[in-house]
Amino acid sequence: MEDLPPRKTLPRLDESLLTHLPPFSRLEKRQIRTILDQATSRRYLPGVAVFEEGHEAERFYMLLDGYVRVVRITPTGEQVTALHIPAGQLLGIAKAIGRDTYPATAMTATESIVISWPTRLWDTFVAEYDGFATETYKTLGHRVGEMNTRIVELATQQVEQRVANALLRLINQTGRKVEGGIEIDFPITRQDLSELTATTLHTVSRLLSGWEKRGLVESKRKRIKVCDPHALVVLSQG
Amino acid sequence: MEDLPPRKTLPRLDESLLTHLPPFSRLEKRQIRTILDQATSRRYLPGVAVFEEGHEAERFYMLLDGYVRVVRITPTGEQVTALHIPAGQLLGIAKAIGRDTYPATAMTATESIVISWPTRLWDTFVAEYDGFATETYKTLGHRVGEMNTRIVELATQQVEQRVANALLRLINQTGRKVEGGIEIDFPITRQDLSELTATTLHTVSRLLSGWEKRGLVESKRKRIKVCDPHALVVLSQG
DNA sequence: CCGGAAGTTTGCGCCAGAGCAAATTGCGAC
DNA sequence: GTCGCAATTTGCTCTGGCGCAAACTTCCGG
Repeated sequence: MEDLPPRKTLPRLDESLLTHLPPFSRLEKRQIRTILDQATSRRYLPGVAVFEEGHEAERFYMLLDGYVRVVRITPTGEQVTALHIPAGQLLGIAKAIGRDTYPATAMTATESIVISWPTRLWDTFVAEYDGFATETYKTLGHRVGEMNTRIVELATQQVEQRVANALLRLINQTGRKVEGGIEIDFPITRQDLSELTATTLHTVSRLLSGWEKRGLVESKRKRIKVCDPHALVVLSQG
Repeated sequence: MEDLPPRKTLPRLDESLLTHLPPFSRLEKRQIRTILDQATSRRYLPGVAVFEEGHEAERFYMLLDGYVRVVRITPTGEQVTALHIPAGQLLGIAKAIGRDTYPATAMTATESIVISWPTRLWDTFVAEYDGFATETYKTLGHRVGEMNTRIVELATQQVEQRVANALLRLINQTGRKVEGGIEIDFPITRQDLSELTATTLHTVSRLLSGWEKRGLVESKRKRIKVCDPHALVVLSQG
């Protein structure tokens, strides 16, 4: 059998893709056209690295569709997910923070569509497009806030609370209403969830089983549906 | 008895204070003079909040001397130290990342000298002083890196490794050579160290006792001297 | 339809480290 | 000095959750 066609097809690079996204929202059609003309567009399968920790930051990216997680790999080979990035955000903006290598690895969590520009254009964008820098730094600020939260969570919460929190965040960001609850609309393994919450896949599995018995969630292989978000909120508070 | 005079006196606001600091290093004397004329200078005792999480970000700050930790307080009242800031860095730069409240509390760890400006001057600085923004964002980038590291540490390391790491970082940043080792040159309690490493003061105390028996450190009340940094490095790796 | 791989569940033992409690030490105030 | 508080030490208990191992399930390719 020949290769399945990708479910997501590369969109024609159209101004409307960017006009509603923060970094470009203040720009005129013509300016956006120029920006797009300089971009490269690419589709990634899930679980693929867009760029890797330590590599030369040659390009910066914008996630048009899909979901990316920012991971770090420890000396002993464990992966830790530091951050999740939803569609519509810039990533790999090492240049914006004065670095010339990427500080972490960006890995697609779903099939994703990403456009990118060579790093040398960064300064051009900042100089020529009013509001570009400001908006970018807002995103950055948001991420700093998230990282702060994550530190506090890791430092003070129990595993059960962290996993509940992670699930809640996931359904907020990528939840899709289905009958009987909200489902995370991309495949996610117990392993993934354990890397998000700094625990083991065994513990995650046990927790989910327990919750399933209580009717809070339903899960199949790589699929999780939250039936009772409110109960999870309670759990997440301890 | 009358109050002891502060050990640190407020310096006359002098151009030389700023010329070597990154955000201002590219500026001319005259420009720095203007910047200083608009600043307010203040001395803080240890353990005092410079600004607090959630408050309106009315001012932004630069730490001229001393040491500040950025803490978050959980709903249950525990403190978690997210970051340490050494002298010479900007802090409270909520405005730079598009926020109008401070995302965390800044608490002096030592007696400190801080100058500050009203937030409305931020845009002026960025617009008028070339390199100011760039340099600021480098600092920010550095902090993001640190936070990343902290997340990974919390997620993967054991308490002993984390405490060893924290000590090493402290002596790197604020260590003072004394005979027989390097001493952290400000008072630090077991409690402080436990908030830095997300553990309890009891565990920190036990660890330090153990290390002291092995000759790696010496400690008195609120004082810690590291005698064998290399051994700590080994411990910190697991 | 079958075989293997990937993902998941579950049982069991163990231990790092938290929680609690009490004793001890050092320091500052008067 | 000596009183009192803050910081530290130390013992004991208890448990969350990790490590290991084995069985089971679902999916996919051929």
